Amino acid sequence: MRVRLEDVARRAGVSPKTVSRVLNDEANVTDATRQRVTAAMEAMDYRPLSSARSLAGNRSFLVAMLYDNNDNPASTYLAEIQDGVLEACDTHRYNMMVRPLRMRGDDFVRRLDAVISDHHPDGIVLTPPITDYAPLLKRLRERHVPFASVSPMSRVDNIGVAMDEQLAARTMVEHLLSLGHRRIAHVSGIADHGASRWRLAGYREAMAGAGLVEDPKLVVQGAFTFASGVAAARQLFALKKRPTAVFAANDDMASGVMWAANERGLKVPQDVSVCGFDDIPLASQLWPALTTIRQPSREMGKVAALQLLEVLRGRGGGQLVQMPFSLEIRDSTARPS
Amino acid sequence: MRVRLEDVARRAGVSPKTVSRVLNDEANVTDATRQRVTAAMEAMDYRPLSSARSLAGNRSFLVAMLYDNNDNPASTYLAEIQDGVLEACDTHRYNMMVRPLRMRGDDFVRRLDAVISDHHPDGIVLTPPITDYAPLLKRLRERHVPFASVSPMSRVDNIGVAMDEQLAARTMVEHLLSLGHRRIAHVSGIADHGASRWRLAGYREAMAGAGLVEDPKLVVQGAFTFASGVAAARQLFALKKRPTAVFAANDDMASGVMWAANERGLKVPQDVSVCGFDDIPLASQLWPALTTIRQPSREMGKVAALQLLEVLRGRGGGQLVQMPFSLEIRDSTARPS
DNA sequence: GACACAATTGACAGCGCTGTCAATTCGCAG
DNA sequence: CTGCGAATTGACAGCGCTGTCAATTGTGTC
Repeated sequence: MRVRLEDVARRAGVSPKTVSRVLNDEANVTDATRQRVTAAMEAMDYRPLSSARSLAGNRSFLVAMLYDNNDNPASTYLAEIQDGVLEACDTHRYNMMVRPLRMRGDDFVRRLDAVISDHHPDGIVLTPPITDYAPLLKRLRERHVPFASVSPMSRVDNIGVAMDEQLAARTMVEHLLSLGHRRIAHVSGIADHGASRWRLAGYREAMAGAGLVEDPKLVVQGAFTFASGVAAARQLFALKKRPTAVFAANDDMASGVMWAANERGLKVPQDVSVCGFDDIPLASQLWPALTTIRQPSREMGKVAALQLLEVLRGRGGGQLVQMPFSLEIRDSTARPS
Repeated sequence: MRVRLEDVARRAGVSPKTVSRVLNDEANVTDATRQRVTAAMEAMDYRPLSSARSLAGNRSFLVAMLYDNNDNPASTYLAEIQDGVLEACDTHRYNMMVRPLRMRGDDFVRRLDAVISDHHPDGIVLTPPITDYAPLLKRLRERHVPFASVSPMSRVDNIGVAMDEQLAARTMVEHLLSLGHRRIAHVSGIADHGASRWRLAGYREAMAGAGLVEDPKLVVQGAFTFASGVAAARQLFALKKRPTAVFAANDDMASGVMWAANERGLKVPQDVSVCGFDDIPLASQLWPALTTIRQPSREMGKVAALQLLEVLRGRGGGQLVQMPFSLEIRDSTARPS
């Protein structure tokens, strides 16, 4: 009926244990044997039964991707990361599961425990903002569950993938400066998210670099949502000295800013330039198309997962890989008039 | 170390097999025994090891959600369905895996086979448009893998969830008619998708109902993407007798239509009304906010998965559940001027 | 060519659970 | 109170694989 490891062994003329070694890519098998076994596996279309492997070997071949569905419900950003993680897991024949983990409430560590106890993932991929919850990271380390992060705030003791968001934000603001803008506002994200901090820092760095003194009125707190972008922009546009450009910490808020501009009868980019961060699909579909920073989310998910898999497969420690970004200049930014 | 079924049995004073029966909710256990066992499980925080259960019981407790990442890359629609499926699986302690399955090429049946052989899902949730590939459904039936569909084209021999999309489309067009529109255009989706057919049929039904003869020029083929919406709208707006309203078969295309209107200097809704279908998050964020049909995607994913789980848990056949829709009238539709 | 040592291979038990089927207990008619 | 069928419970093997450790084969040295 089903082809078992034993059947492959018989065909290859070796013991089951040797087939197991080949299957798991272990050392101490001669090339000749390895090839014979591999050939037998292929000829018989052998598919190892993962439940048996898990039971006997005490590992699950499972990678869990954790995300916070509290702050970002069903975003394309996460969908893209998931896609990348899945691809990486596939290439190494690992399974992937996705787990929402609400960070609200103080029982998230308990819920993390439940996920680990119920599913026994061999490793975990963390996505923002749960890359930075100290109690959660602590628990993962206590339980010896390897993990990799996408865009973690801390660069030490972390493997996964990161992007120089501060430099990217600075580049964006320098683009505005080079167009001639001086009154540049910033709509920041949720305060304790790494993304917010870096993007704000990049904004400040660029402004300071141009010799401009920060006007506190021009930095408004948002929450990464469209609605918060609208609210922030209303506040900015009501100022006596209106900004000529607004840099929002993500594209959702930038669309909100554009919406508010429309509402107030301000033309983008003639009356006010607007730019964002992330390059979500919507960005290029807005009217006018949004100038933003392109972040290769899918690739980042893949790279983070690959670093985790390095560790799981005992190939070493894994790195925190730096990803490149690019400035996508579109139609929402122009010289001030 | 780890609490095993045997440990629970000892504590409850029964045999392991009896604990197993309770765990699997089997018949022929007295209430007294069942309660004693349940209490022991809780007291010991017993977590059954799914790999052992799978190996011994020859089932995986795994539900695979298949999607076609060819036609819809990383859409929020799928993310929402996934969320619902996950929730349903969680409540019955099933695992969920997501699998992209490109429908391009003719080897997708082979790739389906690989998924089944490699992961042994107990059941499968199908999402549009792969709810309707006959060879795929045939293979699933041959291999006796139960499946449930989200919005399948055929209502016979299918369990899962559906919505009366034709009625919804008709309702949308009737809304336009009631505003006084007569030259109403339709941008349809990919021809062989059920969604396209129903929405087009609903459009026709409403138009015929109003005694209008269809003008073939007013029905343009799109492909569910923003870009295809733009292209279709350019064609429509170039007509000598421009439509006063455009009903796009989904929101992505509707945004494209709005974009093209902008491009041509047409004001929405003053010069042309635009409406879509799906109510993606973007819809309410557009300027003006898009009139559309709200489809409860998350809930639909959940319901489809629950129907599948009914079958998997031997509770009966499962239904094809009808979901309600709602017409969301926003700012992109108005009386023709 | 013999020896020590390393590399390769295999025998066997057992991972934690469930299927099968036999043993026991229960409920009830007579 | 006995006997009989049905309901409940348990004994035991085994699912397909890997860990442990012993047996075997190969390699280099003097």
